[in-house]
Amino acid sequence: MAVPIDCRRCWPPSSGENPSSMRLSRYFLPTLRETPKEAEIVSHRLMLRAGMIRQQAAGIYSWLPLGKRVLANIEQIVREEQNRAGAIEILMPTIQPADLWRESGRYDDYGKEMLRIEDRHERDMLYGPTNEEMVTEIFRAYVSSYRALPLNLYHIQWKFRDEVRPRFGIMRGREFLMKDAYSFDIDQEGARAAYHRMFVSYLRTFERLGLKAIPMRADTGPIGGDLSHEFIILADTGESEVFCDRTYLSMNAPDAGVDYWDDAAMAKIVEEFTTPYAATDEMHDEAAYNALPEADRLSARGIEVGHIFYFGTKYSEPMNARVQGPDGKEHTVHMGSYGIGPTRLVAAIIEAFHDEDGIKWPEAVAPFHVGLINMKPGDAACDEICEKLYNALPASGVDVLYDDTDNRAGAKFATFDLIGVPFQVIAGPRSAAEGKVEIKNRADGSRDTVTVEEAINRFVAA
RNA sequence: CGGAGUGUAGCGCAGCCUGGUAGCGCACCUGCUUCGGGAGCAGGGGGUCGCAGGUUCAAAUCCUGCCACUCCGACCA
Repeated sequence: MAVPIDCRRCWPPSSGENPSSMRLSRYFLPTLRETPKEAEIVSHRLMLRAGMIRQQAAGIYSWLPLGKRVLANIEQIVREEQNRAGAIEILMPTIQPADLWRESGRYDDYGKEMLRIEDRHERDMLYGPTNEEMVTEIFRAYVSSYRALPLNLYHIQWKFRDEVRPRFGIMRGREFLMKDAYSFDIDQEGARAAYHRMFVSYLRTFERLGLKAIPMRADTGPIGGDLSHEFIILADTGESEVFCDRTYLSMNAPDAGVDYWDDAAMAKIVEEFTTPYAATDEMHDEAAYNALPEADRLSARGIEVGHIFYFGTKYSEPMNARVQGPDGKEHTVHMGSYGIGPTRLVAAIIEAFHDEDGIKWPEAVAPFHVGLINMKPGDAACDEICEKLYNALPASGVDVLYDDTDNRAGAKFATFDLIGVPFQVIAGPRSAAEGKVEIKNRADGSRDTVTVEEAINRFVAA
Protein backbone atom coordinates (compact mmCIF):
# COMPACT_ATOMS: atom_id res chain seq x y z
CA MET A 1 0.00 0.00 0.00
CA ALA A 2 1.27 3.40 -0.91
CA VAL A 3 2.23 5.71 1.89
CA PRO A 4 -0.52 8.30 2.06
CA ILE A 5 0.83 11.74 1.39
CA ASP A 6 -1.11 14.70 2.62
CA CYS A 7 -0.65 17.14 -0.21
CA ARG A 8 -3.59 19.29 0.71
CA ARG A 9 -1.23 22.03 1.75
CA CYS A 10 0.57 21.96 -1.58
CA TRP A 11 -0.56 24.90 -3.58
CA PRO A 12 -0.42 25.66 -6.38
CA PRO A 13 -0.71 22.07 -7.42
CA SER A 14 2.46 20.73 -8.97
CA SER A 15 0.73 17.61 -10.19
CA GLY A 16 -0.89 19.32 -13.13
CA GLU A 17 -4.24 19.31 -11.42
CA ASN A 18 -6.83 21.10 -13.44
CA PRO A 19 -7.51 24.33 -11.55
CA SER A 20 -11.09 24.31 -12.76
CA SER A 21 -11.58 21.40 -10.41
CA MET A 22 -11.09 21.74 -6.68
CA ARG A 23 -10.63 19.80 -3.51
CA LEU A 24 -13.19 21.01 -1.02
CA SER A 25 -10.54 20.96 1.70
CA ARG A 26 -8.67 23.64 -0.24
CA TYR A 27 -11.65 25.59 -1.48
CA PHE A 28 -13.48 28.60 -0.09
CA LEU A 29 -17.10 27.61 0.23
CA PRO A 30 -18.65 29.32 3.25
CA THR A 31 -22.05 27.65 3.38
CA LEU A 32 -24.64 28.52 5.98
CA ARG A 33 -27.01 26.17 7.70
CA GLU A 34 -29.35 28.90 8.69
CA THR A 35 -30.82 31.53 6.46
CA PRO A 36 -29.92 35.15 7.14
CA LYS A 37 -33.15 36.85 8.10
CA GLU A 38 -33.04 39.55 5.44
CA ALA A 39 -33.39 37.05 2.63
CA GLU A 40 -36.96 36.85 1.51
CA ILE A 41 -37.03 35.09 -1.84
CA VAL A 42 -35.65 31.65 -2.47
CA SER A 43 -32.82 32.64 -4.80
CA HIS A 44 -31.51 35.15 -2.29
CA ARG A 45 -31.72 32.63 0.55
CA LEU A 46 -29.99 29.94 -1.44
CA MET A 47 -27.26 32.23 -2.75
CA LEU A 48 -26.42 33.28 0.78
CA ARG A 49 -26.61 29.75 2.14
CA ALA A 50 -24.56 28.30 -0.70
CA GLY A 51 -21.84 30.86 -0.08
CA MET A 52 -22.19 32.51 -3.49
CA ILE A 53 -22.48 36.13 -2.46
CA ARG A 54 -21.86 38.42 0.46
CA GLN A 55 -23.80 41.63 0.88
CA GLN A 56 -21.62 44.71 1.37
CA ALA A 57 -24.29 47.39 1.34
CA ALA A 58 -27.89 47.64 0.25
CA GLY A 59 -28.01 46.14 -3.23
CA ILE A 60 -24.24 45.71 -3.45
CA TYR A 61 -22.59 42.31 -3.27
CA SER A 62 -19.27 40.56 -3.34
CA TRP A 63 -19.16 37.42 -5.43
CA LEU A 64 -17.61 34.48 -3.66
CA PRO A 65 -15.95 31.61 -5.56
CA LEU A 66 -19.04 29.51 -6.20
CA GLY A 67 -21.09 32.49 -7.33
CA LYS A 68 -18.25 33.81 -9.41
CA ARG A 69 -18.00 30.54 -11.31
CA VAL A 70 -21.69 30.55 -12.17
CA LEU A 71 -21.56 34.17 -13.21
CA ALA A 72 -18.56 33.49 -15.41
CA ASN A 73 -20.35 30.59 -17.09
CA ILE A 74 -23.35 32.74 -17.84
CA GLU A 75 -21.17 35.55 -19.16
CA GLN A 76 -19.38 33.17 -21.45
CA ILE A 77 -22.56 31.80 -22.98
CA VAL A 78 -23.86 35.32 -23.50
CA ARG A 79 -20.56 36.32 -25.06
CA GLU A 80 -20.44 33.36 -27.41
CA GLU A 81 -23.94 34.01 -28.67
CA GLN A 82 -23.33 37.72 -29.10
CA ASN A 83 -20.23 36.98 -31.11
CA ARG A 84 -22.08 34.43 -33.18
CA ALA A 85 -24.67 37.05 -34.07
CA GLY A 86 -21.99 39.45 -35.25
CA ALA A 87 -21.71 41.71 -32.23
CA ILE A 88 -18.19 42.79 -31.32
CA GLU A 89 -16.97 42.96 -27.75
CA ILE A 90 -15.46 46.11 -26.29
CA LEU A 91 -15.18 47.34 -22.73
CA MET A 92 -16.29 50.77 -21.65
CA PRO A 93 -15.57 52.20 -18.21
CA THR A 94 -17.89 52.21 -15.24
CA ILE A 95 -17.20 55.88 -14.54
CA GLN A 96 -18.30 58.37 -17.18
CA PRO A 97 -17.98 62.12 -17.55
CA ALA A 98 -21.22 64.03 -17.05
CA ASP A 99 -20.65 66.09 -20.19
CA LEU A 100 -21.57 63.17 -22.44
CA TRP A 101 -24.89 62.92 -20.68
CA ARG A 102 -25.43 66.64 -20.95
CA GLU A 103 -25.15 66.24 -24.72
CA SER A 104 -28.00 63.77 -24.87
CA GLY A 105 -30.00 65.66 -22.28
CA ARG A 106 -30.16 62.69 -19.98
CA TYR A 107 -27.97 64.18 -17.25
CA ASP A 108 -30.96 66.11 -16.06
CA ASP A 109 -33.59 63.58 -17.07
CA TYR A 110 -32.18 60.53 -15.39
CA GLY A 111 -32.96 61.60 -11.87
CA LYS A 112 -31.74 60.20 -8.62
CA GLU A 113 -31.21 56.71 -9.95
CA MET A 114 -27.96 57.95 -11.38
CA LEU A 115 -25.07 57.95 -8.97
CA ARG A 116 -23.33 61.26 -9.42
CA ILE A 117 -19.71 61.66 -8.41
CA GLU A 118 -17.34 64.57 -8.31
CA ASP A 119 -13.64 63.98 -8.83
CA ARG A 120 -10.81 65.89 -7.14
CA HIS A 121 -10.88 68.55 -9.83
CA GLU A 122 -14.56 69.09 -9.12
CA ARG A 123 -15.50 67.62 -12.46
CA ASP A 124 -18.92 66.02 -12.62
CA MET A 125 -18.72 62.30 -13.17
CA LEU A 126 -21.17 59.47 -12.80
CA TYR A 127 -21.19 55.72 -12.31
CA GLY A 128 -22.79 54.57 -15.53
CA PRO A 129 -26.29 53.14 -15.39
CA THR A 130 -26.05 52.40 -19.13
CA ASN A 131 -23.81 53.32 -22.04
CA GLU A 132 -25.74 54.74 -24.98
CA GLU A 133 -23.98 58.09 -24.82
CA MET A 134 -20.53 56.65 -24.50
CA VAL A 135 -20.87 54.12 -27.27
CA THR A 136 -22.33 56.81 -29.51
CA GLU A 137 -19.33 58.98 -28.76
CA ILE A 138 -17.02 56.13 -29.77
CA PHE A 139 -18.99 55.53 -32.92
CA ARG A 140 -19.04 59.12 -34.07
CA ALA A 141 -15.33 59.50 -33.41
CA TYR A 142 -14.38 56.77 -35.84
CA VAL A 143 -17.19 55.91 -38.21
CA SER A 144 -18.11 58.21 -41.05
CA SER A 145 -19.09 55.88 -43.87
CA TYR A 146 -22.07 53.63 -44.43
CA ARG A 147 -19.54 51.02 -45.54
CA ALA A 148 -18.67 50.40 -41.90
CA LEU A 149 -22.28 49.44 -41.21
CA PRO A 150 -23.99 47.52 -39.85
CA LEU A 151 -22.05 47.68 -36.62
CA ASN A 152 -22.93 46.22 -33.26
CA LEU A 153 -20.69 46.84 -30.25
CA TYR A 154 -21.28 45.26 -26.89
CA HIS A 155 -19.67 44.98 -23.54
CA ILE A 156 -20.23 43.15 -20.30
CA GLN A 157 -19.71 45.62 -17.53
CA TRP A 158 -20.87 46.60 -14.07
CA LYS A 159 -23.61 49.17 -13.92
CA PHE A 160 -25.01 51.13 -11.06
CA ARG A 161 -28.56 52.32 -10.63
CA ASP A 162 -29.31 53.85 -7.29
CA GLU A 163 -32.64 52.10 -6.86
CA VAL A 164 -34.87 53.59 -4.23
CA ARG A 165 -35.41 50.17 -2.86
CA PRO A 166 -33.01 47.41 -3.79
CA ARG A 167 -34.40 44.01 -2.90
CA PHE A 168 -34.47 40.31 -3.60
CA GLY A 169 -30.71 40.05 -3.27
CA ILE A 170 -28.90 40.13 -6.55
CA MET A 171 -32.16 40.18 -8.47
CA ARG A 172 -32.70 43.86 -7.85
CA GLY A 173 -29.34 45.09 -6.76
CA ARG A 174 -28.03 48.58 -7.26
CA GLU A 175 -24.80 47.35 -8.74
CA PHE A 176 -25.29 44.68 -11.38
CA LEU A 177 -23.50 43.16 -14.31
CA MET A 178 -25.02 43.83 -17.69
CA LYS A 179 -24.32 42.81 -21.22
CA ASP A 180 -25.39 45.73 -23.32
CA ALA A 181 -25.08 45.77 -27.08
CA TYR A 182 -25.61 48.77 -29.31
CA SER A 183 -26.39 48.54 -33.02
CA PHE A 184 -25.73 51.20 -35.62
CA ASP A 185 -27.39 51.22 -39.02
CA ILE A 186 -27.90 53.71 -41.78
CA ASP A 187 -31.68 53.51 -41.73
CA GLN A 188 -34.60 51.95 -39.99
CA GLU A 189 -34.65 48.95 -42.27
CA GLY A 190 -31.08 48.14 -41.34
CA ALA A 191 -31.85 48.70 -37.69
CA ARG A 192 -34.73 46.27 -37.94
CA ALA A 193 -32.41 43.60 -39.31
CA ALA A 194 -29.97 44.31 -36.48
CA TYR A 195 -32.82 43.99 -34.02
CA HIS A 196 -33.81 40.65 -35.48
CA ARG A 197 -30.27 39.31 -35.16
CA MET A 198 -30.21 40.19 -31.50
CA PHE A 199 -33.67 38.75 -31.03
CA VAL A 200 -32.53 35.41 -32.42
CA SER A 201 -29.31 35.61 -30.46
CA TYR A 202 -31.34 36.00 -27.29
CA LEU A 203 -33.48 32.99 -28.08
CA ARG A 204 -30.33 30.93 -28.40
CA THR A 205 -28.66 32.44 -25.36
CA PHE A 206 -31.50 31.72 -22.97
CA GLU A 207 -32.03 28.26 -24.34
CA ARG A 208 -28.37 27.46 -23.78
CA LEU A 209 -28.72 28.72 -20.23
CA GLY A 210 -31.41 26.11 -19.72
CA LEU A 211 -34.19 28.67 -19.59
CA LYS A 212 -37.47 29.00 -21.39
CA ALA A 213 -37.50 32.72 -22.09
CA ILE A 214 -40.56 34.13 -23.74
CA PRO A 215 -40.27 37.32 -25.80
CA MET A 216 -43.02 39.75 -24.87
CA ARG A 217 -43.91 42.99 -26.52
CA ALA A 218 -42.73 45.86 -24.40
CA ASP A 219 -43.66 49.47 -24.26
CA THR A 220 -41.56 51.41 -26.71
CA GLY A 221 -42.30 54.74 -25.12
CA PRO A 222 -42.28 57.81 -27.34
CA ILE A 223 -40.62 55.95 -30.22
CA GLY A 224 -43.47 53.59 -30.88
CA GLY A 225 -43.38 50.71 -33.28
CA ASP A 226 -43.03 47.01 -32.67
CA LEU A 227 -39.33 46.88 -31.92
CA SER A 228 -39.12 46.36 -28.22
CA HIS A 229 -39.30 43.07 -26.41
CA GLU A 230 -38.71 41.88 -22.92
CA PHE A 231 -37.51 38.32 -22.50
CA ILE A 232 -39.31 36.82 -19.57
CA ILE A 233 -38.73 33.54 -17.81
CA LEU A 234 -41.53 31.98 -15.87
CA ALA A 235 -41.01 31.49 -12.15
CA ASP A 236 -43.44 31.46 -9.28
CA THR A 237 -41.57 34.22 -7.53
CA GLY A 238 -41.39 36.45 -10.59
CA GLU A 239 -41.86 40.14 -10.12
CA SER A 240 -44.55 40.72 -12.69
CA GLU A 241 -47.63 38.98 -13.93
CA VAL A 242 -47.47 37.69 -17.48
CA PHE A 243 -49.90 36.17 -19.92
CA CYS A 244 -49.01 34.04 -22.88
CA ASP A 245 -49.91 31.25 -25.23
CA ARG A 246 -48.86 27.88 -23.86
CA THR A 247 -47.40 27.06 -27.24
CA TYR A 248 -44.26 28.97 -26.26
CA LEU A 249 -43.35 26.20 -23.87
CA SER A 250 -42.78 23.79 -26.73
CA MET A 251 -40.96 26.16 -29.06
CA ASN A 252 -37.24 25.69 -29.55
CA ALA A 253 -34.60 28.23 -30.42
CA PRO A 254 -32.91 27.93 -33.81
CA ASP A 255 -29.73 25.87 -33.84
CA ALA A 256 -26.22 27.23 -34.01
CA GLY A 257 -26.19 26.92 -37.75
CA VAL A 258 -28.62 29.76 -38.43
CA ASP A 259 -27.36 32.40 -40.80
CA TYR A 260 -27.54 35.69 -38.96
CA TRP A 261 -26.86 37.57 -42.17
CA ASP A 262 -29.89 36.19 -43.95
CA ASP A 263 -32.29 39.01 -43.15
CA ALA A 264 -35.32 37.15 -44.44
CA ALA A 265 -34.57 34.09 -42.37
CA MET A 266 -34.07 36.23 -39.27
CA ALA A 267 -37.34 38.05 -39.86
CA LYS A 268 -39.12 34.74 -40.26
CA ILE A 269 -37.84 33.42 -36.94
CA VAL A 270 -38.80 36.63 -35.17
CA GLU A 271 -42.24 36.48 -36.68
CA GLU A 272 -42.62 32.90 -35.55
CA PHE A 273 -41.72 33.86 -31.98
CA THR A 274 -43.83 36.98 -31.84
CA THR A 275 -47.03 35.64 -33.34
CA PRO A 276 -48.44 33.70 -30.37
CA TYR A 277 -49.87 35.90 -27.66
CA ALA A 278 -47.46 37.03 -24.95
CA ALA A 279 -47.62 40.12 -22.77
CA THR A 280 -46.64 41.46 -19.40
CA ASP A 281 -49.43 42.94 -17.34
CA GLU A 282 -48.77 46.50 -18.50
CA MET A 283 -49.09 45.50 -22.17
CA HIS A 284 -51.80 42.93 -21.55
CA ASP A 285 -54.76 42.82 -23.92
CA GLU A 286 -57.50 41.00 -22.09
CA ALA A 287 -59.62 40.52 -25.20
CA ALA A 288 -56.81 39.04 -27.28
CA TYR A 289 -55.83 36.74 -24.45
CA ASN A 290 -59.35 35.54 -23.88
CA ALA A 291 -59.63 34.77 -27.58
CA LEU A 292 -57.19 31.93 -27.03
CA PRO A 293 -58.63 28.50 -26.34
CA GLU A 294 -58.88 28.05 -22.60
CA ALA A 295 -56.31 25.25 -22.61
CA ASP A 296 -53.70 27.41 -24.34
CA ARG A 297 -53.86 30.29 -21.90
CA LEU A 298 -50.95 30.54 -19.54
CA SER A 299 -51.02 33.09 -16.77
CA ALA A 300 -47.95 33.13 -14.57
CA ARG A 301 -45.31 35.17 -12.82
CA GLY A 302 -42.27 36.22 -14.80
CA ILE A 303 -38.77 37.58 -14.38
CA GLU A 304 -37.36 39.93 -16.97
CA VAL A 305 -33.93 38.69 -17.98
CA GLY A 306 -33.42 40.60 -21.20
CA HIS A 307 -34.71 43.65 -22.95
CA ILE A 308 -34.10 44.75 -26.50
CA PHE A 309 -35.24 47.88 -28.23
CA TYR A 310 -34.87 50.08 -31.21
CA PHE A 311 -34.67 53.77 -30.42
CA GLY A 312 -33.83 55.26 -33.78
CA THR A 313 -31.99 58.54 -33.62
CA LYS A 314 -32.67 59.39 -30.00
CA TYR A 315 -28.96 59.63 -29.20
CA SER A 316 -27.40 59.90 -32.66
CA GLU A 317 -29.35 63.06 -33.42
CA PRO A 318 -28.36 65.18 -30.41
CA MET A 319 -24.87 63.69 -30.41
CA ASN A 320 -24.27 64.08 -34.14
CA ALA A 321 -23.55 60.48 -34.99
CA ARG A 322 -23.80 60.55 -38.76
CA VAL A 323 -22.37 58.63 -41.68
CA GLN A 324 -22.16 59.43 -45.32
CA GLY A 325 -24.42 57.19 -47.38
CA PRO A 326 -24.06 55.80 -50.88
CA ASP A 327 -26.08 58.79 -52.00
CA GLY A 328 -23.31 61.11 -50.84
CA LYS A 329 -25.52 62.58 -48.14
CA GLU A 330 -25.19 62.56 -44.38
CA HIS A 331 -27.45 60.15 -42.54
CA THR A 332 -28.10 60.16 -38.83
CA VAL A 333 -27.62 56.56 -37.73
CA HIS A 334 -30.42 54.44 -36.35
CA MET A 335 -29.61 52.68 -33.15
CA GLY A 336 -30.89 49.96 -30.92
CA SER A 337 -29.75 48.58 -27.62
CA TYR A 338 -29.91 45.10 -26.23
CA GLY A 339 -29.49 44.19 -22.59
CA ILE A 340 -29.06 41.00 -20.64
CA GLY A 341 -28.36 40.97 -16.94
CA PRO A 342 -25.98 38.12 -16.05
CA THR A 343 -26.16 38.83 -12.32
CA ARG A 344 -29.92 38.82 -12.39
CA LEU A 345 -29.81 35.62 -14.44
CA VAL A 346 -27.96 33.84 -11.65
CA ALA A 347 -30.89 34.54 -9.34
CA ALA A 348 -33.47 33.90 -12.04
CA ILE A 349 -32.00 30.49 -12.83
CA ILE A 350 -32.16 29.57 -9.15
CA GLU A 351 -35.76 30.72 -9.00
CA ALA A 352 -36.48 28.37 -11.87
CA PHE A 353 -34.36 25.45 -10.66
CA HIS A 354 -34.43 24.60 -6.98
CA ASP A 355 -36.16 22.42 -4.44
CA GLU A 356 -36.40 22.40 -0.66
CA ASP A 357 -32.85 21.06 -0.37
CA GLY A 358 -31.16 23.67 -2.52
CA ILE A 359 -30.22 24.67 -6.01
CA LYS A 360 -30.43 22.43 -9.08
CA TRP A 361 -28.14 24.06 -11.63
CA PRO A 362 -28.69 23.47 -15.32
CA GLU A 363 -25.52 21.81 -16.55
CA ALA A 364 -24.54 24.70 -18.79
CA VAL A 365 -24.08 27.13 -15.92
CA ALA A 366 -23.28 24.81 -13.01
CA PRO A 367 -20.23 25.88 -10.99
CA PHE A 368 -19.00 22.28 -11.15
CA HIS A 369 -20.34 19.36 -13.14
CA VAL A 370 -19.61 16.69 -10.59
CA GLY A 371 -19.48 16.65 -6.84
CA LEU A 372 -17.17 13.81 -5.92
CA ILE A 373 -17.98 12.63 -2.43
CA ASN A 374 -15.48 10.51 -0.59
CA MET A 375 -17.62 8.94 2.11
CA LYS A 376 -14.65 7.76 4.11
CA PRO A 377 -11.36 9.51 3.56
CA GLY A 378 -8.64 7.23 4.84
CA ASP A 379 -10.34 4.14 3.49
CA ALA A 380 -7.94 2.78 0.91
CA ALA A 381 -10.60 1.81 -1.62
CA CYS A 382 -12.51 5.09 -1.29
CA ASP A 383 -9.36 7.17 -1.56
CA GLU A 384 -8.08 5.27 -4.55
CA ILE A 385 -11.34 5.53 -6.45
CA CYS A 386 -11.74 9.19 -5.68
CA GLU A 387 -8.21 10.05 -6.71
CA LYS A 388 -8.70 8.15 -9.92
CA LEU A 389 -11.90 10.00 -10.71
CA TYR A 390 -10.44 13.30 -9.60
CA ASN A 391 -7.63 12.85 -12.09
CA ALA A 392 -9.63 11.38 -14.95
CA LEU A 393 -12.66 13.65 -15.04
CA PRO A 394 -10.93 17.05 -15.09
CA ALA A 395 -8.51 15.75 -17.71
CA SER A 396 -11.54 15.34 -19.94
CA GLY A 397 -12.94 18.76 -19.23
CA VAL A 398 -15.36 17.76 -16.48
CA ASP A 399 -15.16 20.17 -13.56
CA VAL A 400 -15.10 18.35 -10.25
CA LEU A 401 -15.52 19.55 -6.71
CA TYR A 402 -13.98 16.78 -4.65
CA ASP A 403 -15.18 16.52 -1.08
CA ASP A 404 -12.11 15.05 0.57
CA THR A 405 -13.04 16.34 4.00
CA ASP A 406 -13.77 14.10 6.95
CA ASN A 407 -17.20 15.54 7.57
CA ARG A 408 -20.06 13.18 8.14
CA ALA A 409 -21.97 11.72 5.25
CA GLY A 410 -25.15 13.63 5.95
CA ALA A 411 -23.37 16.95 6.04
CA LYS A 412 -21.69 16.21 2.71
CA PHE A 413 -24.93 15.26 1.03
CA ALA A 414 -26.66 18.30 2.41
CA THR A 415 -23.91 20.60 1.19
CA PHE A 416 -23.87 19.20 -2.32
CA ASP A 417 -27.65 19.26 -2.54
CA LEU A 418 -27.52 22.87 -1.41
CA ILE A 419 -24.93 24.07 -3.90
CA GLY A 420 -26.73 22.22 -6.66
CA VAL A 421 -23.93 20.48 -8.54
CA PRO A 422 -25.77 18.43 -11.22
CA PHE A 423 -24.20 15.07 -10.38
CA GLN A 424 -22.90 13.60 -7.17
CA VAL A 425 -20.49 10.73 -7.51
CA ILE A 426 -20.42 8.94 -4.20
CA ALA A 427 -17.66 6.59 -3.17
CA GLY A 428 -18.56 4.71 -0.01
CA PRO A 429 -16.68 1.79 1.56
CA ARG A 430 -19.22 -0.86 0.59
CA SER A 431 -19.41 -0.11 -3.10
CA ALA A 432 -15.80 1.00 -3.32
CA ALA A 433 -14.69 -2.45 -2.26
CA GLU A 434 -16.30 -3.72 -5.45
CA GLY A 435 -14.84 -0.91 -7.53
CA LYS A 436 -18.15 0.84 -7.83
CA VAL A 437 -19.54 4.28 -7.14
CA GLU A 438 -23.01 5.71 -6.92
CA ILE A 439 -24.10 8.51 -9.23
CA LYS A 440 -26.89 10.74 -8.05
CA ASN A 441 -28.65 13.07 -10.44
CA ARG A 442 -29.46 16.23 -8.52
CA ALA A 443 -32.22 17.30 -10.93
CA ASP A 444 -34.43 14.24 -10.59
CA GLY A 445 -32.89 12.47 -7.61
CA SER A 446 -32.25 9.26 -9.56
CA ARG A 447 -29.33 7.07 -8.51
CA ASP A 448 -27.20 4.52 -10.27
CA THR A 449 -24.44 2.29 -9.07
CA VAL A 450 -21.75 1.84 -11.69
CA THR A 451 -18.12 0.88 -12.00
CA VAL A 452 -15.52 3.58 -11.90
CA GLU A 453 -14.86 3.13 -15.62
CA GLU A 454 -18.54 3.47 -16.41
CA ALA A 455 -18.68 6.62 -14.34
CA ILE A 456 -15.79 8.15 -16.21
CA ASN A 457 -17.24 7.20 -19.55
CA ARG A 458 -20.61 8.57 -18.69
CA PHE A 459 -19.35 12.06 -17.93
CA VAL A 460 -16.73 12.18 -20.59
CA ALA A 461 -19.17 11.07 -23.26
CA ALA A 462 -21.76 13.65 -22.23
C1' C B 1 -40.26 58.59 -1.44
C1' G B 2 -44.67 57.18 2.03
C1' G B 3 -45.72 53.20 5.80
C1' A B 4 -43.80 49.35 9.21
C1' G B 5 -39.72 47.11 11.64
C1' U B 6 -34.78 45.50 13.11
C1' G B 7 -29.57 46.54 14.77
C1' U B 8 -26.22 41.99 20.81
C1' A B 9 -19.84 36.74 17.99
C1' G B 10 -19.63 34.49 10.94
C1' C B 11 -25.36 32.89 10.98
C1' G B 12 -30.05 32.41 13.89
C1' C B 13 -31.66 34.39 18.48
C1' A B 14 -32.44 35.52 24.14
C1' G B 15 -31.27 39.39 27.61
C1' C B 16 -33.90 45.44 27.58
C1' C B 17 -40.09 46.16 30.35
C1' U B 18 -37.88 46.09 36.26
C1' G B 19 -29.99 49.43 35.09
C1' G B 20 -25.52 45.89 38.69
C1' U B 21 -19.03 41.78 35.54
C1' A B 22 -22.98 39.66 28.05
C1' G B 23 -25.75 34.53 27.20
C1' C B 24 -27.88 30.24 24.07
C1' G B 25 -28.01 27.19 19.38
C1' C B 26 -25.29 26.57 14.78
C1' A B 27 -20.45 27.43 12.81
C1' C B 28 -15.01 27.51 14.54
C1' C B 29 -10.48 25.21 17.65
C1' U B 30 -8.60 20.65 20.85
C1' G B 31 -9.42 15.61 22.44
C1' C B 32 -12.13 11.00 22.56
C1' U B 33 -16.04 8.21 20.49
C1' U B 34 -18.82 8.02 16.05
C1' C B 35 -19.21 7.50 10.50
C1' G B 36 -24.65 6.54 3.87
C1' G B 37 -28.65 12.18 4.84
C1' G B 38 -26.38 18.57 8.51
C1' A B 39 -23.38 13.06 15.17
C1' G B 40 -22.35 12.61 20.84
C1' C B 41 -19.50 13.91 25.11
C1' A B 42 -15.76 17.01 27.30
C1' G B 43 -12.81 21.27 27.02
C1' G B 44 -11.90 26.02 24.44
C1' G B 45 -11.50 30.74 21.28
C1' G B 46 -14.24 34.79 19.49
C1' G B 47 -18.50 40.40 20.87
C1' U B 48 -16.48 48.65 20.24
C1' C B 49 -24.14 45.15 22.54
C1' G B 50 -24.95 50.12 15.10
C1' C B 51 -22.76 55.35 16.29
C1' A B 52 -22.70 59.87 19.25
C1' G B 53 -24.33 62.49 23.24
C1' G B 54 -27.13 62.54 27.92
C1' U B 55 -29.15 60.62 32.88
C1' U B 56 -26.82 57.57 36.81
C1' C B 57 -22.18 55.41 41.64
C1' A B 58 -23.20 52.08 37.49
C1' A B 59 -26.22 51.73 30.74
C1' A B 60 -26.93 46.22 25.95
C1' U B 61 -30.99 47.92 29.26
C1' C B 62 -33.53 54.60 30.47
C1' C B 63 -33.57 59.58 27.34
C1' U B 64 -32.14 62.47 22.74
C1' G B 65 -30.06 62.66 18.00
C1' C B 66 -27.87 60.23 13.97
C1' C B 67 -26.57 55.98 10.87
C1' A B 68 -27.29 51.27 8.68
C1' C B 69 -30.23 47.35 7.09
C1' U B 70 -34.94 44.74 6.09
C1' C B 71 -40.10 44.32 4.78
C1' C B 72 -44.98 46.41 2.36
C1' G B 73 -46.38 50.09 -1.40
C1' A B 74 -45.14 53.55 -5.77
C1' C B 75 -40.64 52.99 -9.68
C1' C B 76 -36.98 49.77 -12.75
C1' A B 77 -31.77 45.42 -16.63
